Amino acid sequence: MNDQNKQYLQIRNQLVAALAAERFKAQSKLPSERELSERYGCTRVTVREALMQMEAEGLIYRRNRRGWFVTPPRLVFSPTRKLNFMQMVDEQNRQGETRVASAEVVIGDADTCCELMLVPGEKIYEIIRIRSLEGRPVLYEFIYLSQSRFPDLLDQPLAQSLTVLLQDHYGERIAREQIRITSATIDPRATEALEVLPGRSGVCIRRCRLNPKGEPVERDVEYWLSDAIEVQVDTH
Amino acid sequence: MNDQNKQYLQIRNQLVAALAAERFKAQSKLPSERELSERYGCTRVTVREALMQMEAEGLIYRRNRRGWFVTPPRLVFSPTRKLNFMQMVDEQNRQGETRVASAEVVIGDADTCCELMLVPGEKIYEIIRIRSLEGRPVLYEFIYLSQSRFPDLLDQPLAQSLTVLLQDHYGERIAREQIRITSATIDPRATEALEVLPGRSGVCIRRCRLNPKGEPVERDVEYWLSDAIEVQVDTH
DNA sequence: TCCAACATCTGGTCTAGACCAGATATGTCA
DNA sequence: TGACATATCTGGTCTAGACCAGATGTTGGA
Repeated sequence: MNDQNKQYLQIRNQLVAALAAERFKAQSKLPSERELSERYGCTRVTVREALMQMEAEGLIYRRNRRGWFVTPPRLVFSPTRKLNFMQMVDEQNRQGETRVASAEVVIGDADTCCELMLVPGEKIYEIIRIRSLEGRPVLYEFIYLSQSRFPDLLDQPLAQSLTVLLQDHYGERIAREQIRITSATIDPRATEALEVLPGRSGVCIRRCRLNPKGEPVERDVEYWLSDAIEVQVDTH
Repeated sequence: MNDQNKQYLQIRNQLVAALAAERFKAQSKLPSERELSERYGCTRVTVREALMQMEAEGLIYRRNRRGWFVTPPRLVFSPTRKLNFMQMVDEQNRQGETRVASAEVVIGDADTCCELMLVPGEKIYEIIRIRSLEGRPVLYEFIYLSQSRFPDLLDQPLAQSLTVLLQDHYGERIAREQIRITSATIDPRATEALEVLPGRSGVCIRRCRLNPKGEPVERDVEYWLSDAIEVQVDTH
């Protein structure tokens, strides 16, 4: 079967053409699946194939039970540059927003304590933040720090740059990071805030941030919508 | 609807349990969709939902029209370390293989010439390699280099490390790299070799490799199966 | 033994419906 | 005006089939 004989690819092509013709703008809503299936004279199954194809291409995204929307440009995320989220966002002329979903003291799990070189079961901060671009939530991050090392951290303004806070308030500087990037399913705790169904895949970035002495200071586990980000790294 | 009431998640859970019970090993084939639908008393559509869920989790993968298979562990890929592919593979006790799919002189496209700082339309080498782990093709890479800078390159052994070749034969050393990582659909030229359907998403890594003077030497565009790789970067 | 023809098995695509649950808009009443 | 109940709209899940095309295995014949 020639690619061009696949109905869902024909529908995809027509929708792409419509998008290119700027009849739709970033974040605008596509017609409903039922409406598209009528328009193209096929079943919803086939329309959904076309939409999921475009989703895989990063052209559109879905908000759970709300509809399909046009994907905005990716944010270029450069962990090697000493820029915080808001600086990156500004530099790329985007509108960013950070919301602290929760901030509390928890018992560290084995992984986190190991990464932070703490004794298993030690108390640590867990800060959960949600970051949005032009109103679209794109990042759900878990931040872990030692409680004893950073007393009263939860009284600080946590929606701002943690790097700056650690430096200015605690005199702790981040010198380098170990970063691991994988494609993975989005953490179940993050799906609702990111408006995706449980089980959908995204980009997982785990960071262990070290001070100049090489001691681990902070552990980050970030779940990004996969169409929202391009990671850029300069090595030397 | 509670998650546990979703039939496809129940099927997923049973299959995961079966995998965990080691009734299946890495790269082994799952029963066919029709057989599973009989076993679980549902339609193929529902079985496919369960399988696609597990695919998103990186537990299984499909080979186009051949069936579903258990995913082997990810390869940890560390672009910052000065290790070539085979060294990484050995270090992780994997069996790697490199095949040169094509190597020829082409007219450089705008992007590539720009990245390599060549005049648009200049002749460049395009080397296409396929890399496999335990027989499973996981990486399709396009390599671009200036023809004039590296005469007779195509007469060299191209399945081996290019870094070593450039250094030993041409005295050109790679000092640093600019790396961009995104989730993207796999290039149509790569889908057949990677045994995936056109339009499926994977991990795209684009690298621009520079010599100590900061001059671009080599451009890589790599398409990885998304379940096959974890990128690890150390910054300072 | 080797290769070509053929049959079978696989996932890929598609129809034509149905019902569900969450999101949203609407309308009513205090 | 503001809060709440309700109707409607959305995508999410599922049935019960069908046919297609590529991958693979089998079978004969040279």
